[in-house]
Amino acid sequence: MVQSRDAERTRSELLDVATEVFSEQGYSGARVDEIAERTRTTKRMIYYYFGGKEGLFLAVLEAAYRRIRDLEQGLHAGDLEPVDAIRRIAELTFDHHVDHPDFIRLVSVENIHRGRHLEKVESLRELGAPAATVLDEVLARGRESGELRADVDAVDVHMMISAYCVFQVANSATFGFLFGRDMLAPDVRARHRRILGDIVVGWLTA
Amino acid sequence: MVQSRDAERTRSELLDVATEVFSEQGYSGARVDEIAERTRTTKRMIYYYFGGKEGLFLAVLEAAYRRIRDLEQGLHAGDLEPVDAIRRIAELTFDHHVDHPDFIRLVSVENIHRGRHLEKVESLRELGAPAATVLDEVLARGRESGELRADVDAVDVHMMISAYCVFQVANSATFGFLFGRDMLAPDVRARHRRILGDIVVGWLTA
DNA sequence: TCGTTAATGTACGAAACGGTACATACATTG
DNA sequence: CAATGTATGTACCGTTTCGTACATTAACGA
Repeated sequence: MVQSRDAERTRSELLDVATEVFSEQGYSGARVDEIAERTRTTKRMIYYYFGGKEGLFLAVLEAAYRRIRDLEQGLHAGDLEPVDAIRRIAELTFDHHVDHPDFIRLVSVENIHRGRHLEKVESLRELGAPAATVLDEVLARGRESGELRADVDAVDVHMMISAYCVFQVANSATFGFLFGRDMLAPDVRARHRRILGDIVVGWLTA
Repeated sequence: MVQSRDAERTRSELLDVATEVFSEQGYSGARVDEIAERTRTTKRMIYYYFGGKEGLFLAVLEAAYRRIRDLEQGLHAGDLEPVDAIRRIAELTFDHHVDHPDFIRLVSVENIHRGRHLEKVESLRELGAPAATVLDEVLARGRESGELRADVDAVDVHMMISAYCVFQVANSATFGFLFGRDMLAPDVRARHRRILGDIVVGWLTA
């Protein structure tokens, strides 16, 4: 082996490749040997750093959620009018989802297993907060000014936006197959992005 | 063995159990031996009737999609005013999804594998049509009367409704975990059902 | 009734797969 | 520079898992 040692690089390379493989093949479908082969290190290191296949998956989940949390926190819409802010949040969320398909697919995998792994990662307990608080503030302003309806809360809105965005990525294969619509095509994406904005604004200003 | 032979019963029992197991464990996670053990027959029969694990999964997919297609066809909203019809369709779709979680989970599994299996089932080529045509008719009527906006098509609307409904089932574990909302609780379900109607109507009448 | 075929059960094999024992090389610190 | 712990590589083991060879039983028509 020519290159020198670098624990951090080994660790993160395993994490990156594992993210790919798990999101492509599911938890059971992913092969420890395949993950190892796709890196510049060996299977031995998976057990050294993560304890085993499940430990690796937990680490992958944690890293992925942490990445999305950081991005959500950078989402500032405080200086926009409520209606514009809502559309902005929806569109940014949309972009974020379609740009990180691996994460979405990973969440799908975890849901198949009914969130069994997620529960084991203590550090992910209150990770939902950021996305909700931003929306909460905008909704409160809109409610006061009378521009936005008052009978929905931040979680309702976030769920609707998430549902639409997640669907784009997570169900593109079957939906595309059944309705002959390629959801990854740029023009289709742009159209869906605009539609999402219309939906959320139309709903909340009704 | 006391009971007499019954090919059809054996076949359909395998199919039912396989539907459960595949939707609970994913394709790779599902064990042929477990599926067999949960039935009154043996593993041998899986190979006799379906050729193998993949053949069984294909049969499960086909049966599940066929079931949903039949239910969609029974969805008649021709005698309602466009706006009411839209809300009706949304609510019925919602009920249908939450009542058939196995199917939704199966679709998730298939999407993880990028629709690789679905493509092999010739008989599922044009299965999307029914859902779209019903919506198409309602949208056309609403467009003429000026009650519904004209810049969206049936697939757009169907996708939005599907996204929201699928999310309820497919992502209840992770979303529930992150936001402490039990999406399976009856009162929450009723609330989300109403919200979906509000969203679609608000959007299309904007 | 008897033979033929569809249906089913049993036992086993081969490969895949997760995991580990053991050896070793690098780096850091005293 | 010695020494000690961190990091890495190789070879292997035990089990699981899909699949199959072979035997057998029920049904049904000639």
